[in-house]
Amino acid sequence: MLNAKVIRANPQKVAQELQKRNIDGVLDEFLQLDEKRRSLLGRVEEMKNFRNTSSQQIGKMKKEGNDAQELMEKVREMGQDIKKIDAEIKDIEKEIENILLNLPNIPHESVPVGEDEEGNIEVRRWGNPRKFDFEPKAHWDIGSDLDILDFERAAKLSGARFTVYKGPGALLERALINFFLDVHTQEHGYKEILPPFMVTADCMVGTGQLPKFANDMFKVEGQDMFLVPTAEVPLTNLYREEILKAEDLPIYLTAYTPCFRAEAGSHGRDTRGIIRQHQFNKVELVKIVEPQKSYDELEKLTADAEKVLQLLELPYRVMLLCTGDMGFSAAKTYDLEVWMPSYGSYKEISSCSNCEDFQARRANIRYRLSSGRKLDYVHTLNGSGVAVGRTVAAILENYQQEDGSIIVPEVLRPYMRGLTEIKRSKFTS
RNA sequence: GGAGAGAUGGCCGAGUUGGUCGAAGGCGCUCGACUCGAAAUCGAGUAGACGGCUGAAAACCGUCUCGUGAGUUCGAAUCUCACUCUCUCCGCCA
Repeated sequence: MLNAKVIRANPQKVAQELQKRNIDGVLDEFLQLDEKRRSLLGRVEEMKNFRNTSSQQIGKMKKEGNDAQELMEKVREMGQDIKKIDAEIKDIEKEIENILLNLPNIPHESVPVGEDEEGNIEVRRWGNPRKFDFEPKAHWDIGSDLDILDFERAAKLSGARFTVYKGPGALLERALINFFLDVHTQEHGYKEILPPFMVTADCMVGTGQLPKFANDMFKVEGQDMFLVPTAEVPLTNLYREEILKAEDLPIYLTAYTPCFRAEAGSHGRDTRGIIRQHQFNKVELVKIVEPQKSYDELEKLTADAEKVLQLLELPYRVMLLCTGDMGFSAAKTYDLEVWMPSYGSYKEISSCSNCEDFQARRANIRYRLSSGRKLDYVHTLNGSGVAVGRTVAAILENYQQEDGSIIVPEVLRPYMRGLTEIKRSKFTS
């Protein structure tokens, strides 16, 4: 959420920034409502002031045995008017909030302006795509042939965009989860959290999924709850409505959760394989930090996510997203894209963002500055560390052999009972 | 699911015959004194949001906030109702 005072103080500047994100016009409505609110507020506060002083006076008069009937009558009448104006103000505030909650974050100055992913900038590459001396297969064919991914039966259970993992496939997924968590907790200093997989609407507002993106999520029927679309939601909202101590910052959190996404509006995209699913696993990284450090922290967080790809020896590149391709809450985002031989291109596997105080305002997460005792909003960051399903896809494709088997990346072997290779077998488990 | 207790400032915790209560006291924190320095001790200060004033801020003034929402009243932390959450006991259950 943007700071209303900032919008009021320099509306043209804010409008200019929002234009980079293809948002136009809404600010005029905001300014109008804001003006109206303040004028009504001034009026009603004056009336309340009169009521307060009068009430005290009445108390005094009664104590002294004087008749306060006339004044009481007057204040009672005024009370009716106050009630009316208060209601009017409340309506206006609701409208204002509605506008503010639907405005995206303002991009950081280092973010390139652009319409869509064409405007993204490649920052760096790591690793070299392998040269195959045979025609590499797509991961869905590899998975089906090895009988470790079962798309048909998944459809029977749950419909499209679900996958059943079997035998070594299930083991691989589980190994990756443990591997990622171990790296981030043991080497990068994150605290492991196992949060609920369902959260309230308030949490969704806090991190920016609501009110605008209700269609992207699964709502629990008859309840004010949603299935988490990412662990970013429960992790960031852990500290909702709290005042943190400066000495407690920075907070580094990591969590494994399944992620549930409706994928409305992505019909026809990535229909095959496990790239785009209604349910997928992810290990997430979240940081809660002091404002002046958040951009250093973003670089570190991105490096932490990159590390697991390096350890898996999967080639990737880092993209700086342009204004048109960034998520709603982000001020700056790096995407990690892993090399996918069957696509002949890089595919997003992680997204690392600095949301600055955008989520902190919505979720009301503040901290007390060590110098002085003023409060300020924290900055929040999040990043995939990384998407597990897409990592499986990348491993299958990058580590495939001509005979259809898969070499298990070395770092994963301890997590897979020493398994070095995945072959087709009735009996593998 | 049944019965009971509770929700107050960064934390703990007083405050229910309604009227200087935004709130005693303690802890913590900040500043100062003492000290070579620290601890201990002593003194002072210390809720937030919104709005006015201001270029901005501070100071100052006002409004609101004692779980949330509504109500009674000239006036509510204190009374009424609904809801949410926490705790204890009973039942059921992985």
